[in-house]
Amino acid sequence: MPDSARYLLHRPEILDALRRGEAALDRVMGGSGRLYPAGRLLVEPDSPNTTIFRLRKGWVGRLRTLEDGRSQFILIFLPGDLFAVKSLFVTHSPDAVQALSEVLVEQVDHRTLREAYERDPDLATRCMWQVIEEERRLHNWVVGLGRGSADERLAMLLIDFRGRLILAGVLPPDAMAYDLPMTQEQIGDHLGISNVHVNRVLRALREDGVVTMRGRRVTIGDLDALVGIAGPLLDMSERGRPEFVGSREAGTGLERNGDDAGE
Amino acid sequence: MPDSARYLLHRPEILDALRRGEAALDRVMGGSGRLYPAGRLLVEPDSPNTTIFRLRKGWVGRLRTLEDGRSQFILIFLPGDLFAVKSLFVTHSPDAVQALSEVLVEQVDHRTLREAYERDPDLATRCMWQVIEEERRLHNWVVGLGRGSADERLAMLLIDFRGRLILAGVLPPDAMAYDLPMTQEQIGDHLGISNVHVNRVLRALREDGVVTMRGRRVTIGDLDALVGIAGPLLDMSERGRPEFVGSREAGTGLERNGDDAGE
DNA sequence: CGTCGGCTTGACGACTGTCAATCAAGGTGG
DNA sequence: CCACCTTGATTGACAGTCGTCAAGCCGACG
Repeated sequence: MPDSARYLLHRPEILDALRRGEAALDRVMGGSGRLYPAGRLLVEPDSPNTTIFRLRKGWVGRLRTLEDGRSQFILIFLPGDLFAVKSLFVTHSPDAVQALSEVLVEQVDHRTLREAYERDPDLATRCMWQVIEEERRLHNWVVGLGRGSADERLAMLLIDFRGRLILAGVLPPDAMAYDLPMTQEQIGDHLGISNVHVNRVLRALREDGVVTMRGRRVTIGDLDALVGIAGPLLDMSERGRPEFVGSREAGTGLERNGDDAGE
Repeated sequence: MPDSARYLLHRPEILDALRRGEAALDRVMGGSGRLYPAGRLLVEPDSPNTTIFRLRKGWVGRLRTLEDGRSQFILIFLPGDLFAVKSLFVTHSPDAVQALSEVLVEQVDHRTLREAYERDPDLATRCMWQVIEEERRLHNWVVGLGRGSADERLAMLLIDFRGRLILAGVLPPDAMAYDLPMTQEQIGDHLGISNVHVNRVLRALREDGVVTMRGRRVTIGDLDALVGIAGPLLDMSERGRPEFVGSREAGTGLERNGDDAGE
C-alpha cells in the first residue's frame, strides 16, 4: 500500500511556524464560523475579492464557467484548507467558489488578515504554505488533465480525496469508504470529461469490483487495483501534507462530516 | 485589440512592496547570474531543492515525466519570473526544471533567501506574489486543459506568450511576431496533445492566415482571428501582471532575447 | 401520484492518438 | 564541396477514446 511511502516533502524548519500560524488564524477568524447550504456561492465570479476563508467542515470547489456553458472545477477544498488566499493580493477573479455540500467556514476580511499577516511572520508562513500546497496540487492536476486518460484521472481523484480526507482527520487512516458530495456531472467538470463518460468509467470500475459509487458514497473494493489504474499519474498525489495538518485537526471540533449535508 | 482591456487585477497597495521586494532580490541574487545552454536541467526531478531562481533571459519550463514516458510541461517561465520559489518550503518535487533556450538565470540558496525573507516583508511579498501569479496561470491552464479543444489551447498559448513577453518588456506592445524556442513536441507536451496534432492545428492556422510558425518564429497574421479561436478560454489569460513588471525590466539589461540561443 | 434532478445506457460520430514514411535543415567528416 | 547523420517538421492512414444526443429509469419530494 503506497501510504507508508510518505516522503518528507516539507521542510521541517517551518512546521513550528505553521502551527503558530494556524493558532494565529484561530485568533483572527475566531467565532466567524458560518454555515452555508450545498450549492451556495461563497464567492461570485468577477466580484471584488474581500474575504479569505477557512473550511472547517464540508466540501468547496473553485469553479470557472465559460460563456458558452462549459465549466470546470479547478480545485476542490477539504476541511482544514484555507481558500481564496489570493484575495490578499488580487482584487477579483473569474472563478466562483461554491459549496459542494453543506459547509462550515470561517472568514476574515482581507484587510484584517493583511494587517495580522504583516505583523506576524508565522501567519504569513501559514498563508504562503497554503498557496504552495495548492500549487503542488495544481501541478499534479495539470499533468493528469494533460496526459491522463479518463480512467486514470478518475482513479487519481478518488485516491487523492481519500488521502486528503485522512490527512484532514475526517477519515481514519484505513478508511475504505467516504462520502463524496459531488454529482457525476460535477466530477466530470473537475476531471475534464463529460458526465456520461464519468458514468461509463464508474460502471467499469464497479463491474471490476474496484470501486462502487452509490448515492454519494464511495466504497473502495480494491485499493491496489485503483492505484494500479491511476498508475503513473499518482507519483505524488496521494502523498500528503505535513503531519501537522492531521494533528491540528484533531481536537478542533472537526470530526467526521458523515452527514453529507444539505442540497 | 484586447490589450487595452487590462483589468486592475492586483491590489494597488502592494505595488510599492513589490518594487522594494524586487530590489531586495537584486541585492540577494546580485552577481549570481549564470548562463546555461538550451536543454539543460536546472533542477533534476526528485532531487533536493536547494535553489530559487530568477530568470533574466530566455525560456524555462517545469516538466514532469511519467514512468511510462509521457511528459507534460506544467508551466513555462519567461524573463522576470522567479521560479522554484517552492524550494523555500518543499524539499523536493517530481518535476524537472529545464532550460528551453539558452538562459541567463540568477540564483540563491534557499537558506539565504529564507533569512532575507524573514527579515524583509517586502521580499516576502514579492515571493508570495510570484506564487500567486503562478497559481493564477495554473488555474487558467487547468481550464484550458480540462475544457478546451486542441485549437483553443494552442491559440490560447500563443496569445498568452505574446502578452507575457510584452509585459516582460521583451517585446514592444504592438509586436506581432516573436521567437518561441520550443519544438512542436514540447508544445504538445505543454498543451496535452500529441506532436502530430500540434502540427495539424498549426497547418490549419497557417492555411487560414492566422498564424505562421516557421523555425522557432511565430508570426501572427490575424490576432483577432486568433483571439476568436481561443475564444472563451481567454477570459483572463492575456490580461497581465501589474505594470511594475514591465517597468522593472526596462533598464535592467534585459533587451530582446532575439537570438534564440543554443540547442 | 406527478414532477424533477440525477443516474444509466445505447447509438453514432468527431477529435485526437498512434504508427510510419517522407522531407527539410543543420552539423560533421572526408 | 559532397556524403552522411541526426533532429524536427510534415503528411497520410487508421483506430480508439470520448463527446453528443436521446431515451429510460430511479429515488426524493410535495
